[in-house]
Amino acid sequence: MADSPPPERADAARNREIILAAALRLVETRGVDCVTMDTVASEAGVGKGTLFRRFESREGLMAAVLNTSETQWQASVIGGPPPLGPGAPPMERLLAFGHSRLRANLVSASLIEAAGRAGQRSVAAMSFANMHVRYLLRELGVEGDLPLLATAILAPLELVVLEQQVERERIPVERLEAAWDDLVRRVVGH
Amino acid sequence: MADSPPPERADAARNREIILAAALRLVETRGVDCVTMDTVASEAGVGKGTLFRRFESREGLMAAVLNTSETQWQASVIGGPPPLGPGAPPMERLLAFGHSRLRANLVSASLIEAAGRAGQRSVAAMSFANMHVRYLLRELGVEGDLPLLATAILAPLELVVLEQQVERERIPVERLEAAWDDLVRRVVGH
DNA sequence: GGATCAAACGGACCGTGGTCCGGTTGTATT
DNA sequence: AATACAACCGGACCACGGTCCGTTTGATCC
Repeated sequence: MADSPPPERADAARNREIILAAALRLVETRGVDCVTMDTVASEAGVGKGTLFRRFESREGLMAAVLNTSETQWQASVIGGPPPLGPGAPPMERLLAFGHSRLRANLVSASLIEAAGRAGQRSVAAMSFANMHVRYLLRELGVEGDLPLLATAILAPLELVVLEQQVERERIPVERLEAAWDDLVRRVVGH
Repeated sequence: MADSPPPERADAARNREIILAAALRLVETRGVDCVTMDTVASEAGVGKGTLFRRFESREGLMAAVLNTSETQWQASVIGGPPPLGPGAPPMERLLAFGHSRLRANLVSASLIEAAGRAGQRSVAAMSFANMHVRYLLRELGVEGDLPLLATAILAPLELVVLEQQVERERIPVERLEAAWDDLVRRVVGH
């Protein structure tokens, strides 16, 4: 491993928090796509350059905002009450997981969209889900290319796919859930 | 049905062709994300406003460019040689379809990305694929919510998913194909 | 062939994401 | 505590997507 990166300076860390808080506040009140970088900068009382140094891009900032709720969700998967959390049989957990992920994606749709590539790829947000599904599949005795099988199961829950179905084709969420359950049962093999 | 929309004026139609040709030329030579709207406008010898009136947005223009190759692909699915085209048994056709779609998505990745929402949703590009898969599934005697099952099968071929796997995780295309075949067999039930 | 009117045209203009660089502030060293 | 250096700060600046509106052009009807 290379030497660890130099620690963040105190003022820098403080500004990160300030900016993040300001961004979150603005997103909640005005809605994601009314939040410009200039707005965030002035709301946080810093220069625009600071925003971009800390968060790389608008997408990066949005990803950081998204990350807070995402972390919360992950916590409830790892340690929350069953059937989402541990304690329930694997199949029940898997189904609960899918439903929860589906709802979560729809709820923070606009934020995910604004986060773009930075949202899904980095921070291993998708990687966590994949790992969890892989674990449950193994638990269920499924054989094969587990990483890719997990990806295949997760793919229909991706926002791009969901939006097409919910917004364009007006399919109710319950039907999406039912169809996903069906998919999972077929893949697992009952 | 409402009265049909007024026909396009001659100069408008001519300009659409000119613009589309210019855009295609520029995309091929310089690469998608070096193509600005101003560039296309001056290359086509028209004003910027004309571009936006014809194609709504940059995404719309890119979608139109993409549409040409997409149409070609659809033709080879409907009427090309087997196993992609008609003549082969349904399962073979389905697998060939998946592989072909996967490759096609990767080939025009940047264009699809540039087309954004306009690319996948409109023009029923995705709708065509869904319809075709639905047809093949029915042919294979699969029962259940066919439209959603088709979507679920198609989802892992979506560009967002593929890019994560190919670029981020360095998974070779052959393995993706094999995994997709596996998925399909599980869903169909051999 | 004019007259008429809707539709298409084009380029000046604006907002926003993103960069850059001179000045400032925090941190390590003696 | 003073010095030195790196990291941080901020706002002027740029490029690009998108809009607007006065002008031109092509279809239609007499």
